[in-house]
Amino acid sequence: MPSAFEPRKTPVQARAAITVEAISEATIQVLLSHGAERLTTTRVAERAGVSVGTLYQYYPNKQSLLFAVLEDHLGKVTAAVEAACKRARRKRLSRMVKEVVEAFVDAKMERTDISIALYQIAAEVGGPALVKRAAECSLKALEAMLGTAPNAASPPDRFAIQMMFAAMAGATRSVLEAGASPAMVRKLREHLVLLCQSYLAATENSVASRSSD
Amino acid sequence: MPSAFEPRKTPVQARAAITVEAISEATIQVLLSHGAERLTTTRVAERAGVSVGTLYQYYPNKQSLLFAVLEDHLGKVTAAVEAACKRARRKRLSRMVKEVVEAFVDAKMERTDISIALYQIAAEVGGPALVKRAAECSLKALEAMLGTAPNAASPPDRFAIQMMFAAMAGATRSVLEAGASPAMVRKLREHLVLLCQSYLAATENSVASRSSD
Amino acid sequence: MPSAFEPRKTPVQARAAITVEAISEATIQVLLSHGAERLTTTRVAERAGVSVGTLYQYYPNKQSLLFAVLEDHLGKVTAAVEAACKRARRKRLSRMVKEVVEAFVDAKMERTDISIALYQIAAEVGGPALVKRAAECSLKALEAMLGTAPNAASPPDRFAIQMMFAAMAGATRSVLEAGASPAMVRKLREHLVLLCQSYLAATENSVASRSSD
Amino acid sequence: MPSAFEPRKTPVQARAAITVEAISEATIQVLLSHGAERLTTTRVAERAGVSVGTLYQYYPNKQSLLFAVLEDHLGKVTAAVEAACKRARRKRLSRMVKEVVEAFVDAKMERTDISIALYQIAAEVGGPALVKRAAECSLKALEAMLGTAPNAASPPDRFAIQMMFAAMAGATRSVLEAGASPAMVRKLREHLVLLCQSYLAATENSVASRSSD
DNA sequence: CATGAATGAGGTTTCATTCAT
DNA sequence: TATGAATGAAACCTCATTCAT
Repeated sequence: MPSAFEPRKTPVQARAAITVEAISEATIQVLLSHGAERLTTTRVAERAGVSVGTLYQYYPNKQSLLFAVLEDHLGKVTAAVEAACKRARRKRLSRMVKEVVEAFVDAKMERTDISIALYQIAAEVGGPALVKRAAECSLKALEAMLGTAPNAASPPDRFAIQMMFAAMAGATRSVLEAGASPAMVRKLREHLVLLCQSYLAATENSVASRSSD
Repeated sequence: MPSAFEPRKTPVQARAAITVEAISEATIQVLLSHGAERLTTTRVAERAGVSVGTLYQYYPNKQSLLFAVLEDHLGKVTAAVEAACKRARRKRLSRMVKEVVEAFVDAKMERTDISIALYQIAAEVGGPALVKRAAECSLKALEAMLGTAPNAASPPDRFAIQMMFAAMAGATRSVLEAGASPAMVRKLREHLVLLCQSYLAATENSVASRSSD
Repeated sequence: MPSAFEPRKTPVQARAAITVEAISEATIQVLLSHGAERLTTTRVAERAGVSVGTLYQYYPNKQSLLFAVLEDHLGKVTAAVEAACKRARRKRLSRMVKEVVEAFVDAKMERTDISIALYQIAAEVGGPALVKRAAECSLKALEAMLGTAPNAASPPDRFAIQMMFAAMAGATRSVLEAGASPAMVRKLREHLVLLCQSYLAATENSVASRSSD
Repeated sequence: MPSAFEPRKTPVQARAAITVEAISEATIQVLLSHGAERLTTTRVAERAGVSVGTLYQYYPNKQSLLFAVLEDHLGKVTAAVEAACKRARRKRLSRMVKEVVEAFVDAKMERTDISIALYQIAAEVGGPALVKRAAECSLKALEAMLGTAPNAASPPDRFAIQMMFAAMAGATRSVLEAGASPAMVRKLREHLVLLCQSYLAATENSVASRSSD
């Protein structure tokens, strides 16, 4: 089922792959330098060193271009989380959390420019849906992993995992938008691990509904 | 200091005030029904029941309209947090956190439609800067409050507070974008309190840099 | 016969006269500071210290305002020329020319800002017609005066007078647009007298159609 | 030096050149039929038989279009004057004047419609500056030429040349705006030659500051 | 009478997309 | 297949003019 938002042709030739990559990269650059509002297909093509016509050979319309870039990034981050989840199965809870959090942060920080640029697309129409779908995958992987924790009285419930993931995303975004200096990224990794660990531990002990005070 | 993004005239007459309010409200509605990409000044004016010209009597351009709405919302949330911080001074740490978190969530949930609509604006050019400025205020209030905690060995450092606030924002956003049913909002309040409490407690005990495992 | 371009009400009261004067003056100022393209009735009213509504009490539309200002200026210059022509009747030709030219230059230079500002209006639709009508009057006065010259073999023909007047206007404009410093104005007066005198003398001797070379 | 008012792209293909020419010509036509006030880019494009978008591919904005047309015309006239000045070097003064004046008038009259249309643009903001720059060139050429006159006691000073040129422009304009019938143009050529010749002769003899009477 | 908020037609400019070369 | 000129709908914004207060 060919959707209106999927790339038009799978680049079988090497040259095509290079072109697509250039366009993709150019999209990020234009997003950063001009903002989503002023991103135009012509500008992207120009920056990529190709003509608009060529751009339209690979993407049927502007939306598909934006979504492709966003999906690519989300896919990479999700894959990193899933891989970490797989690797960390059956380890101790705190270890699990540490490895996944670090995998997430590292994936996000590998190309800070991309991460920052895409916040703009993520907020546009259709963006939240894509993000949600990606999050769903990470969530599923997290849930599966946490179910294998040996020392857990009972695995954290779905809502707690969502909370944790949202906190991870929120904290990472905050650091990203503040500039993401190496020092801050280091602190983020450490603090985020701590935050998630302590939160999961807390939800285990207390049924959250009995929040004293 | 009259900037290019500030409202053009302060409505002195009663009718004008109504008009401005209608435009502001219409902006939210259009944002929700059409998305930021397809929000046009004409559409906003139409929805508000006035002519475009009238809109431009109060806002010098589209950006200023969007920013005004965003700033209004951020201002309200910030004010709620600041008030809660003031009220909770000298209470126990866990109590402080609970009150502030609940104030934040309540402020965000008072008009879920506005909160959701504005995520789109917050991501556009200039939006992050506005959000950052508002966050700075909340952060300062939080810091001041936490410094008055009686049973704290030492108040949490700035970075930890930033982490906590970012987690609050991220978790709230996640729930908002998932629909924000009353049940979910209730769980959010409880879990977020727990998350923040446990995190702050954890940072107090362990110097984060010594995260074992 | 009330035309669409004439002032709406003759200011009988003193206050009204002041208002009209203020609007008239403001028009010049806006013309100079913003240009004809960006002259708006609101801006003129603002500058004049009255409301747009008031402006429309005295002028039925923007055109009438512009034309009134232009006509006022043209009228003054024309009157100055006519008066000079009357005064110089029966004097020697060179004397006639000198007095008229100086009267013209002086009238134009009395308010250089007005003269400069109005070149913009004079070029707009309808402007040339007004200018032409005013020129016609000056031309008639010049012709009448020159007919009384005692020592002239035969009075200069109509075309020569037109040429002379056009040269006067052109030279004056050139100096005006170059800044019209007092020194330049002085030189203009002298040279323009010379130019007109020598031209008329030349047309008298040679029938222009026999221009040798 | 790429300014905001320079053409966007130089047409390399033959068709593009035709398009640019059509737009340029349409500008004149609209200027004549509607006036500068009511000249709109849409109307120009329509008249040129292209879409607005095409117009904006060659001119970044309305001003640049207007200025381009004006500069083109001024350039042609200036070139004609400069060429005449070069040709007339070392001839007798009266001959010089005759040739230059006729070259100027002929250049202006080659396309009377263009000359008339552009008076409107010349008066707008920025127009006078363009005109002045062009005049400067003609003036320089005139000065250089007059310096080579064999029979001149001393070459006319700069101000006199300015006066003469301004008179030429003024007289020509006057005829142009009066309809510029062939008969009138013929008379203009003859009278203007006479006027300039007699003026220059007069400045040579009398130091203007001693204008008796 | 004076005011100035409201109007909305219309102007300028952009930009996604197509298609002849 | 790649190009980039052309398109024209649609966005933003202005401003002459009116009219309720």
